[in-house]
Amino acid sequence: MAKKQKKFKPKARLPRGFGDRSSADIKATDIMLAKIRQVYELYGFDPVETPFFEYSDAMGKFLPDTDRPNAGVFSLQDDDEQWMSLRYDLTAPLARHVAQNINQITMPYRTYRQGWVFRNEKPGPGRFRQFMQFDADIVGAPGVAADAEMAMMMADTMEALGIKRGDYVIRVNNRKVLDGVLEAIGVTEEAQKLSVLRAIDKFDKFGEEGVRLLLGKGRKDESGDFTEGAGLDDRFIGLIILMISATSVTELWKVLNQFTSITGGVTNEMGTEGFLPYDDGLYEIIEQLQKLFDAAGYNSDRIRFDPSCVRGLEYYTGMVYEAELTFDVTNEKGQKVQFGSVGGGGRYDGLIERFTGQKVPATGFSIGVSRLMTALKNLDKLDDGQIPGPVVVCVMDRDQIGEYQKMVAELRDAGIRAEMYQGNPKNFGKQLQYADRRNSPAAIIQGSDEREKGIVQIKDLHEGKKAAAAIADNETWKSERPGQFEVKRDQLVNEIKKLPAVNNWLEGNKV
RNA sequence: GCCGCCUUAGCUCAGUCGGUUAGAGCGCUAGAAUGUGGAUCUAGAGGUCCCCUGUUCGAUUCAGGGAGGCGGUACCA
Repeated sequence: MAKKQKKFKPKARLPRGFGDRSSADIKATDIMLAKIRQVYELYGFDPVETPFFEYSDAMGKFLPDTDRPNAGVFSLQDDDEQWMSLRYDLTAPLARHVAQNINQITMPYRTYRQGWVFRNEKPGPGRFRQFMQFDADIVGAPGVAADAEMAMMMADTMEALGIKRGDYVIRVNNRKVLDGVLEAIGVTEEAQKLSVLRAIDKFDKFGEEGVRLLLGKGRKDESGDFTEGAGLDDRFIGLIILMISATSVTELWKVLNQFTSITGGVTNEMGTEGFLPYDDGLYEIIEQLQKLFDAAGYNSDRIRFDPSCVRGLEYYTGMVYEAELTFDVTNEKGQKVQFGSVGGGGRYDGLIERFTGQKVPATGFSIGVSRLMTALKNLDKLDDGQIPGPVVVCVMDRDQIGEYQKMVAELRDAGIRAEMYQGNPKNFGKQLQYADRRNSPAAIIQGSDEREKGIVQIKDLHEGKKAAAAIADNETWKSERPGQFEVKRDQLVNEIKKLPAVNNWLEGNKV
């Protein structure tokens, strides 16, 4: 211990995929969340909150094994050796919550929640390992009317966030159609079904050729990486391509007829031959969903039927929907970026059944708040809620700080952000510089001259900056004192309230 | 996981065909100007040239390995 040990100095750094949030980020998020919440509330939804951790077995079929306890999720073992995980979405915890409280919950249960979720994966553009989602779900409503509500609410949310009609689109589809088609062509194995889903999901990314390869033998990308295909028959591949290329329900219906003529239908559980497993799904779209959208005035410029919208997840059982931005997103380096969807969801009638054993239908969607924020930020469409800094009361005479603090208290009582300068007051210029850098609307000056006359100087920093734009030399700048005026001491608060920056801010804060 | 590009001051980036004191702009600090924020001028601080190993008399520079960032691709229960 004689010699000084070299002190360990940790490097100031963050784990990959995690980030600090600046005050501008936080304010922007708050504004976004408030707008989303307003839409959800309007639709009759109420909030609920669940914790960050869940037992791992409650979160899906993924169970941490001892070899790879953290693949995809962040997991750890509690002191009783049970595995728990940070939630990777908000749907699985909701299913758990509903199952656990099923007797207390009034169905149909309209619920929303927002919060951080965590994924132990490689981060991508606008993708982090901790990010925020904002979900809404209707539990206990089996009909497509509930799905229609979700799609319409997504559209309204996009517009509430300032994304213009035409700059986004909600794509909807019914998984029953695709599931039926797969059944008809004999794809029953789960793994193969998943490959087909994933292949179709990439239709807008890789186009027809790419999907054709993925449905068949496999696809090699530009980097030489090979993706195993679904191994479908050529004639079925052609039909599936036709199906997902359909731009209207009528077209889809025609393609499905071709399937029927080739396969002749299947035999169902009742033993009926020539059963068409995709008919039910088609009926839901034509006879129910489309009518609801039409009646409510949600045309194809907002909600569009799209057979290539399948979503990669296997737990969806009916309608699926996805919100997509239709403009190009470029990052801060000016590179165009593959942005993908900013939200999506669908009907998951089997998730709660995992816990209860009884069928509980549910439908819901999730908005990727963090992703959406990145997109809006890159577009410069983000309202970062910039508010003026505090009014700074300058310290001219140290023995008067009681009086300065009193001014601060009066301003605060009037609801105006204010503070007395807390740095070294020796250099007066520093105080104004501080106020300027804080984007303060005003500085308040009372030295002995002003005190004797019973006045204070108000320096309107925002207006002063504008007024002085033309002043080039420092002498004039100093003698003209742009934006500065005297008021009676007892008029301080009133006069500050009149400043445009302060007034605007106070108005904006009214509820 | 796989492929490509990148990493030099707080930030954005030059540069060194392998050589002595590694630069610029912006920012920051101080002063010109001790009661006036900006602009201007002057001065100053600030560096493990991402890390490790190797080649070499000598490595920020070359080679191998690693980490981190960005982009693509896969995975996303």
